Amino acid sequence: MAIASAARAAGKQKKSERTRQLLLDAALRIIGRKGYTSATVDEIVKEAGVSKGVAYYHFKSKAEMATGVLDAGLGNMAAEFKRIVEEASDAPGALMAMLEFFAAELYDNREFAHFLMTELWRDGRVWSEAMRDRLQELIDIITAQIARGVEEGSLRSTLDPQFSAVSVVGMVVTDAMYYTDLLAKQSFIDHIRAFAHHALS
Amino acid sequence: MAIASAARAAGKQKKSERTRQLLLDAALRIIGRKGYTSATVDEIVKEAGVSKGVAYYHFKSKAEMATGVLDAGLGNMAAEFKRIVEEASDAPGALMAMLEFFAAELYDNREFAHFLMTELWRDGRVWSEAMRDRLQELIDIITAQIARGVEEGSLRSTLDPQFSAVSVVGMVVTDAMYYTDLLAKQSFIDHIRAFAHHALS
Amino acid sequence: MAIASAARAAGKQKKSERTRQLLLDAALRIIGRKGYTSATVDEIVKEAGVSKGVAYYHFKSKAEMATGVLDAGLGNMAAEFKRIVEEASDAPGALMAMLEFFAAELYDNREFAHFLMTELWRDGRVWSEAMRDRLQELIDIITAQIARGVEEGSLRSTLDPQFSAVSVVGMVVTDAMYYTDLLAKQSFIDHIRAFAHHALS
Amino acid sequence: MAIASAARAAGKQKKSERTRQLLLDAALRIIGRKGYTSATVDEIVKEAGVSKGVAYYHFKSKAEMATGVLDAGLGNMAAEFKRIVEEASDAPGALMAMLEFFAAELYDNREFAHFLMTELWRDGRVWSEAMRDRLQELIDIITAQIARGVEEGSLRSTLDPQFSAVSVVGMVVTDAMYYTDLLAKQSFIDHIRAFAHHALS
DNA sequence: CATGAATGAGAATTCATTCAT
DNA sequence: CATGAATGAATTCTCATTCAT
Repeated sequence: MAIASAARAAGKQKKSERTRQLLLDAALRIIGRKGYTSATVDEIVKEAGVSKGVAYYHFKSKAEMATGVLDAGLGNMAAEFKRIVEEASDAPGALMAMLEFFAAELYDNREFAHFLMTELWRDGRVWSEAMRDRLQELIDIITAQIARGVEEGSLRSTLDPQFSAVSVVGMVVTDAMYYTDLLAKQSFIDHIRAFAHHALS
Repeated sequence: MAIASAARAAGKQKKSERTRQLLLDAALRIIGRKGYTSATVDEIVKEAGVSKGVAYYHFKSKAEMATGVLDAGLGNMAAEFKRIVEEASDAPGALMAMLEFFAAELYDNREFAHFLMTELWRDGRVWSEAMRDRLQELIDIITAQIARGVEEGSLRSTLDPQFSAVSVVGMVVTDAMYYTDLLAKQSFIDHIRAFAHHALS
Repeated sequence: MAIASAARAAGKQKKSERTRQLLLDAALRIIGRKGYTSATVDEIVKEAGVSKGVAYYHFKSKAEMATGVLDAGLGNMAAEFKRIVEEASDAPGALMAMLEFFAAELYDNREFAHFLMTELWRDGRVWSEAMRDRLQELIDIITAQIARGVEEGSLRSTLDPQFSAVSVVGMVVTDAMYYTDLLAKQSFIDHIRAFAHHALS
Repeated sequence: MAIASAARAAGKQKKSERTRQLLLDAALRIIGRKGYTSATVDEIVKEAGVSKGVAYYHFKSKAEMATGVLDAGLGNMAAEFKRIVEEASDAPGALMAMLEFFAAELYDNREFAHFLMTELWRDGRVWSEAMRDRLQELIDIITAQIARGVEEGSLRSTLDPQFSAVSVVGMVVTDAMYYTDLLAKQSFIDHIRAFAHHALS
């Protein structure tokens, strides 16, 4: 359920899969900390505790490692968003649940927030197209719930659903990077909830 | 002769200063477009139309060029923020004027917004400390106005001034990067105003 | 299989070590010929017949290559000096044997003598501290034998052991650089012996 | 009389000549400290307190500055050596006087000693040929006096005049670099005299 | 004579990727 | 599957020299 969780179950997987996870986790940490271009494959394999040869056995290139990280992270989030939407009784409930989950995830994975912020909007990256689609998927899910809330009358009618969705995402990512060291997790989530509540209702 | 030589000196000064500015402008464009690490000094000097040597005559390193760009940009913004606060009659007026200015600036300088997003929070950069202070200055100014509005009763009392300031900044920067190509400038600003109005009031 | 893989590892080890040695040898020749600063890494790797990349795989920097050269050279000499001292029956015998060895070494490795002369006393070099210690070790060994000779009465009592040691070393290095092309090896050594004999006895 | 003395009389010279001297003095210090290749023209002109333009007005190139320094220094020494030989009554007297002067000069101008040691024997320098001739002149003068002493019977007959001259020069230069910080000037000179006396008599 | 900005060739270093073992 | 040495293109930075003012 969490971004880096797969590795925890690695004991049961074959060694190959485990190595792959070690590399993805290491890539998340290193790239999240230093940015894609500044991160070196040497650092990543050292952090993962494997040789460079295996890294290139599992991934065709450094870019593919990065893609793998974002893909896994955003994929998990999209899945959870969908689950939340299905289970929620109304739009505001779905929105708040998604926000809470999103905020909690980014709080726990500051490096992933970093990664998102610093690399996703960048041109000239092999993965940017595909990854933007991944993020767009998240935004679309949020947008749909806002639109639904507006239609239902549970959210204020003047809201532009997509603009609001992007704004809320930007807000959460920024706050996560700013407040991870300054607020406790629950307090952080409460702040997010309160602010979003007023912005949307 | 004093006058003539002063004029000569001024002319030189101006030419030298102009070169420096050409480099800063070029650095903003290239780094904003590709990120600090991917941008090369070769590209920057080519964009500026000067030789590589002058770049290192005016700036000690590539990092110093980048620092110069962020410093100038954030410095300008802080100055304008202060001017706005002085001239505004009340807190909500100051906030909306600052937001409008901030949104307009980022809309016009998507590259700067990009640069801000991608490089500011990164570890291991020589400038991150100084630049974070610069950004903090902006946030502090906004925070102060929100606090004032809360005290005056013109903004809702449950707002956490600093958290709200950070959220609003994050929202504007993110929206600017997302919507520069999708919305006209005035429409973009209107969206920002509307969203912020509800979030804060 | 353990044996086979150990052999494989040894083979690799040897190949890697051989590359390192090729680089040290090439660095000695090039730096000895042109001086540290004028020598380029390009020249060194070309002389060694390897790529520039490996040079930086084996050595962190050009300075470290140079350190490696001096370290190995002075280390060998110190080892031989110690061996000579152990085997010699008296101080004059030890001194003459060391001198002969030292002269022969420098005669054969004019480039090393050059390197020693031109780089060792220079400020602002990363290695100068460590390398001065290395040279000091040689001087200390010679000093100790002169002191012993003075005590035993086999060398003249007015000698200042350390000053004499430094003088003799300076003399041999200078002569080596001057006479390598002008005198045959044995004749060179004989000259050194004769001069030192009179200076010390 | 001293190597860097010309500048002291600069007040009476025209400004142009004074500037030239400032540059030579600065070049001696900087190159003596860091070596020819590591020393930069920027450092030299900064040390001299003049602009880069004037430096290239007075000297065609960096190499010419260095040549100027060595030329002046060795020229002064050769002149003094000749004066000493003329005034001395016998060979040993001339030799001791020259040695004393040489030792005193190098003690006072450690940077010049450095310069001599690190740059003179180096290949690939524009000035090395001419400068070697300059140094050779000094060695020749010493050699001639040793030869005279051997003929006269005031020095031991087994001495090889030139080899002895080179050895003594190497000894003094090395000792100067080693002992400038460790011995007082007079003590340093006494040690040199004593050692040379025994080596030659 | 003086200044200091500008030039550009070249030097050190990095790093994604390959490949022999 | 695994290792880690090797490659070489790309990148940052330096610096002697020139030249407009």
